[in-house]
Amino acid sequence: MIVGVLVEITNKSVDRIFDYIVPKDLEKEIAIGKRVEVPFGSRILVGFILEIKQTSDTDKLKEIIKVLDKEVILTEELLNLGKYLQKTTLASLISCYQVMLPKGYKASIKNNINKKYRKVYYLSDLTDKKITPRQKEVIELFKEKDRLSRDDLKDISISILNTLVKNKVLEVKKEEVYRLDYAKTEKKIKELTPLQKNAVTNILNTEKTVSLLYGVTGSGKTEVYMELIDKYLKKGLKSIVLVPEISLTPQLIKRFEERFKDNIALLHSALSDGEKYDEYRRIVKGEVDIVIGARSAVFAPLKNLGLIIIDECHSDSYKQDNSPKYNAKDVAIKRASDLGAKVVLGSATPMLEEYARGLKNVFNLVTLDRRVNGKELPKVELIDMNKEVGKSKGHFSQPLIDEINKTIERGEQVILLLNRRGYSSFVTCSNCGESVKCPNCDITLTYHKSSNILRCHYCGYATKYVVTCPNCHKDSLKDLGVGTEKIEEELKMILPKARVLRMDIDTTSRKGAHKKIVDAFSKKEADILLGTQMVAKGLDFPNVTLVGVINADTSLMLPDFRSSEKTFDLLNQVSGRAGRSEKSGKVIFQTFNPDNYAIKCAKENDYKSFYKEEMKNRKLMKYPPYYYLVLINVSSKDSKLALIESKKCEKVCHKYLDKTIILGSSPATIFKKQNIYHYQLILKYQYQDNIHEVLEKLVEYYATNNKVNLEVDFNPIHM
DNA sequence: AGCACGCCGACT
DNA sequence: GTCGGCGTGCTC
Repeated sequence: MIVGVLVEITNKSVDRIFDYIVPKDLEKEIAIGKRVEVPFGSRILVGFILEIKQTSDTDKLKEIIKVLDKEVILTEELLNLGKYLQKTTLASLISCYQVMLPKGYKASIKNNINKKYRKVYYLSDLTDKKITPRQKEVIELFKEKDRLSRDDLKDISISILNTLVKNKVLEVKKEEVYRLDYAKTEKKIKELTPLQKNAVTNILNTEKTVSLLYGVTGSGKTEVYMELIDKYLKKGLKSIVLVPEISLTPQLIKRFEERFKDNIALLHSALSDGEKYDEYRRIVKGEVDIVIGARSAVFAPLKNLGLIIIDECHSDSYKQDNSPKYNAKDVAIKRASDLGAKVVLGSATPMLEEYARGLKNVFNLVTLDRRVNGKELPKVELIDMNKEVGKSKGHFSQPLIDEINKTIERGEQVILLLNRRGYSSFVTCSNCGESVKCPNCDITLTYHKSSNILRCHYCGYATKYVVTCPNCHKDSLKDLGVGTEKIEEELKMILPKARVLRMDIDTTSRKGAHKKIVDAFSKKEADILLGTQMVAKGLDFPNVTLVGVINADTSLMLPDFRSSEKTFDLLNQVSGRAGRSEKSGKVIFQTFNPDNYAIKCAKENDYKSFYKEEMKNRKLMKYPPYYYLVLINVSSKDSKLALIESKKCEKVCHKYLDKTIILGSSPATIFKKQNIYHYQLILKYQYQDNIHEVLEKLVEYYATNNKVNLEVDFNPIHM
């Protein structure tokens, strides 16, 4: 007996089947989809059995060492989904299988099942050691940070690191992970409104695979989801609920647990590998009927899957931004149509692509246009900041300050949003106009006041903040951009008595910190919750009656064709945080662009007008949903080589893709990232049947090139 | 990916 | 001459 094995190594050059002989005594354990340990070169690896056969084209076969699993890991459905992923993303097949599984189930030789390890390098001993220039480069990196993971050092050859470890200049340690558990609560079922009941019936009765549940904020989509899940449960069918990572809050989980108790498996990043492994085991064993999780939960191997719900379906978190660059929505639709199951996409601000399909009747469009509590959506007031120049205190206009004061006096609470997507706090020279950039990534460094350092948000590079400009050498570097810390400081000056909680990456990075802040604010331990994007989503505080947006328009400035959509979504989402209970809410947007349609439509809560206006632009500019996009990224340590190869790809595309618009070659948005130069091509097309074929050839061509890397991203979300 | 092999510059 | 760094090719 011979088995075809796909080994754990994520590298295009070995991403194919290797044949092995099965020793007689192991034959009865063999099954497709199980993991085996095999000799590979001079190493021992784990791989998946993908084929069982009697003959092989290769003559010098080695034997498998052992079969690792009692049960099949990759079920037939997952095997097929993996192939689908490979075909649609052009990623390596092994990465497509690995991405579907929790760590404990992945093919990996160092799988201690419930323990996660990663290599971290520490600088150990430099005394009387000979150091080569290459090694010096590595040691330099330890000046800013005393611990660096293999990931931080991924452009350093492993040979150099191994030598340094061997010579005891560096020390390697394995890093551990944490654990977490969650509470069980009482069963609660809310009565649905007629509108919600209608939506449920409509979705249950549709012939279409996909329903788009377009429901304004506060319209009670979650109740609709739960009712649908219940209805499917009664038919003996199981459900997956996908939620953006950011809104997998204790609040949401609690609501599901109140209704379905422990019939739920949770899969999200806050769980330790051990816990994820345990949750996954419960799914595999058929102990739960419902899975709630982020993107990768779409692969949960539930038997009798009947329903996949994708909440906040406009969220870009459903797209994975490293290989395989898949979108969980596509996977959900693929899985559902293979199984005859249903998909529900829910959002108050669907992506244009989604709503357009709803209108064209490709999706079953279901609308919830009223809030459950019958209240009108909160009134939004625009403050034209151009007119406030000289009158405002810091970043706060007088009307906003007054409104905050009134709200706090009534004993109610305020959410303040600092819109800083891409515009983090940065430092600019008032003399030459240059800002301080990362030497590796060519992006602006972010200023962290508490530690007085400048940090690169891509690679982690950090440097002390000094007033001398590295460009013109004048002492004119000033802190210009706005960060939450700065706003918090201003708030303390303007409203010294207000109790402020700050929620951003800095204050929520520690485990449980996010929950702590949410709980404290729920218990009214603060008057104001100040934060970035993360205060806009999924939170439900009945006592919040005022939402203020400090700078509504910053996200409009992003170099992204979706910046208007992103801005509209954000403003709409954050408005929905106000007046969620009996008390009515008020919303204030401060803006320098009061006439911009994204901001105007957000003020009026008018998704449909925004949709119409934005669709005109998309049509004019040949963007989705009128055109499909593909982003091709060509990168190399050698910038000239990257350009040459990018030009080559451009030629190939021009030659074979006759109905496609080709933009570039141009430097990527971030040209230099971790010392690697990136060029990009953007393809726009409506009908181009051979595009996968042609791009697959390109990917294959570069698979063995270790100087140049080529990546293809279908339907990219960031460009 | 990461190991073995082998080329070539640095140093006793 | 020898040692060791680092580029190259191969893995059933």
